[in-house]
Amino acid sequence: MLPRRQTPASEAPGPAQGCCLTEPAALVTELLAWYRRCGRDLPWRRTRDPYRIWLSEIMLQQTGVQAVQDYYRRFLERFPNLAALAAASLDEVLALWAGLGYYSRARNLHAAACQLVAEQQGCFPMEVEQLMQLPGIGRSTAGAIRSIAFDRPGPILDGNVRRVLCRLLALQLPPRSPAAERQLWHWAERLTPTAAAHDYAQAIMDLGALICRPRQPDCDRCPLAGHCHGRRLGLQQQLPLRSRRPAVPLRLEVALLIETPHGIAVRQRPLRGLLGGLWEFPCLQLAQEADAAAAEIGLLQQLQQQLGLRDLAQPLGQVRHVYSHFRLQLYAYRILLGGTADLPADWRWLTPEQLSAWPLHGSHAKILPLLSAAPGRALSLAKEALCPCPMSPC
DNA sequence: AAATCGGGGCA
DNA sequence: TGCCCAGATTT
Repeated sequence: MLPRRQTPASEAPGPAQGCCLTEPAALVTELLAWYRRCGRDLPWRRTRDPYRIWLSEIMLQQTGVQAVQDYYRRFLERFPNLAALAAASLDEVLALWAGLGYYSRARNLHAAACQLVAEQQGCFPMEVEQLMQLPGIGRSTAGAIRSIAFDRPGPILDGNVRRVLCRLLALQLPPRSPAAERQLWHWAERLTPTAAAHDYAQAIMDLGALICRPRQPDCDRCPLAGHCHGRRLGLQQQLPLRSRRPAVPLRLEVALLIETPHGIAVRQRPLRGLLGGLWEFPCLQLAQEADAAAAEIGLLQQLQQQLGLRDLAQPLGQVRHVYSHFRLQLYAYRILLGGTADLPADWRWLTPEQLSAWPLHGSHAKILPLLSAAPGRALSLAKEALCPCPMSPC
């Protein structure tokens, strides 16, 4: 066993690596005092139920507090506890997640619930390492659950903490670089107190959300202003360092609304990958950037040929949608059929009314208003012509 | 280490 | 428009 070496002077943090926090205990005390005066009252703070804490943490991954609240309420209404979630079908879970984004979260949530019921008698583990064994729970979320649900110290490094620490330390490194990551986790652990872990976790995140905001940090009201090297150096507006993101490519797609007396055809996407498990109209996309006008007709013809539909398709309009790593331009068409078409058996035929409550993904949901605005059959679909059991083929 | 994975809010 | 959000997983 080698003797534990001390950090040589050459590895001591230089200016780019950030400054040290010399009084972490005092810093935490002042932060906690501020939190008890100014902390937010949020739905998931009115419980210590690990199930509810867990659900909130997963929903809040890369998703704002505002967007989460309604989903959180609806989800708990339907699945009030772990057993209810584990007993549900993935389809039902996805339906409650539709519109929230990052659908692997819903799949992992359901899988983790089943795993806990099957292997842990439905009890959440308290240790970070065991929490991280569950799908969808990484290092930061594990720390958050341990802190908030169990009031035991669990370090967190989410977007809020990352920003707060970059400024406190005056860390002049790309915040996602390995060097920065090491520093940030080091201080995240160092600052997490043994006592008051629950309050500290909420406090550091509230500080990031209310005071140490992405833009216009409110240093005048910051309880940690006296500890902040970023502010001392006048760098609080510049930190954390921003990295230029490459321009996202444009993707072209054509969707076809096939209308029969039974309704409009939709299909489910594969469970893995983009928008996994959500539903959509039959569509075809160009893999790469291309000339929009020329590609539109080509894609439509290709799609109709694949489906064996030779009737004339009418344009419904176009939709734009932005994803994290590409933009989508979507051309919507409709085809009116008198009878049924010979299409895959796992497709379903839904009325416009049913579609509005169906887990369509975002870009295709944007087509529905175009349909309402267009003249023709869809909205005047005769009720008596409808299949009494639209979920199954008639 | 880099790419993948959504959608909404904001200046 | 570009950036941000209570990040994790896959390659």
